[in-house]
Amino acid sequence: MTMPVHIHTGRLSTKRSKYSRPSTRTSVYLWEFLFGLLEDDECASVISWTNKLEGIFILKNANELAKLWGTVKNKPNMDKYKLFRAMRNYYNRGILKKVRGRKGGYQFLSIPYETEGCDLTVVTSCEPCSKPPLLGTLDQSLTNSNAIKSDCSERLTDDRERTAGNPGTTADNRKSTENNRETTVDNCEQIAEVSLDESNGYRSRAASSPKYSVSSNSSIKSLEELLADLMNNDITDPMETTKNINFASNVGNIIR
DNA sequence: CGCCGGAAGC
DNA sequence: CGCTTCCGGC
Repeated sequence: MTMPVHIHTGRLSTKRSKYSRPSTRTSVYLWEFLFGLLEDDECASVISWTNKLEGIFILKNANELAKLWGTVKNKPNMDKYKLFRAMRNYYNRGILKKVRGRKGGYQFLSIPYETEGCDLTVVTSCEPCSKPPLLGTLDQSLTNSNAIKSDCSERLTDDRERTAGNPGTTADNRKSTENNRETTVDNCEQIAEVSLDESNGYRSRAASSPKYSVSSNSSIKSLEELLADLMNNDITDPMETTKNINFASNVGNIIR
């Protein structure tokens, strides 16, 4: 099955705002990877939202996830413990937090949304027998040999879920973390698309169209739009819109 | 076992 | 720089 994974990210930039070169990235960030898989129903046995509007998700099959991550990053020794460690690195950057008491539960607090740099499309294609990862700048494609073949998606026995309302849903939970950083709000959008192609005979969607996101450079997006872009969902329910805004209140942050 | 964060390496 | 690797600790 083809597993088109849309990853919507901010544009890239280097951390130094002023003299940044057009940062050319060579691989996908972990948060993009996670986000992309979360947006893909095909990956629901591995990782899925439990509360998408608040960015809460759960790792259902960490071993498989780690294996995939290792493939994407070309780290054959990747395992779930290292993956967890990598995710923990996001805590102090305000990107992720643990949903405590919930096994495998994490929450996206913000997305590193950056202002500078150039458009970049990250194309990941997990095709069974393809070449080593090609890392380029634009239209880069990472190729893997392994894809997700897990079916051992254990149904988790929860969903009676969070009792207390989620704290910090107001606009000021974007506590500027201790380390100072460039807090610029970005207006640009960039879409990285990742296609994970699971098995033979399926064509990677990304292969057909080397589209890169023509980012709407100069348009100022509302937080809702931003989040809609990020989450690739429609905002219909007014209540959900509220939640969107809550989650989105973090989105404009540039972490670091 | 799950999860944490320091430290060093790449 | 963004992890990756290893580890002691809870």
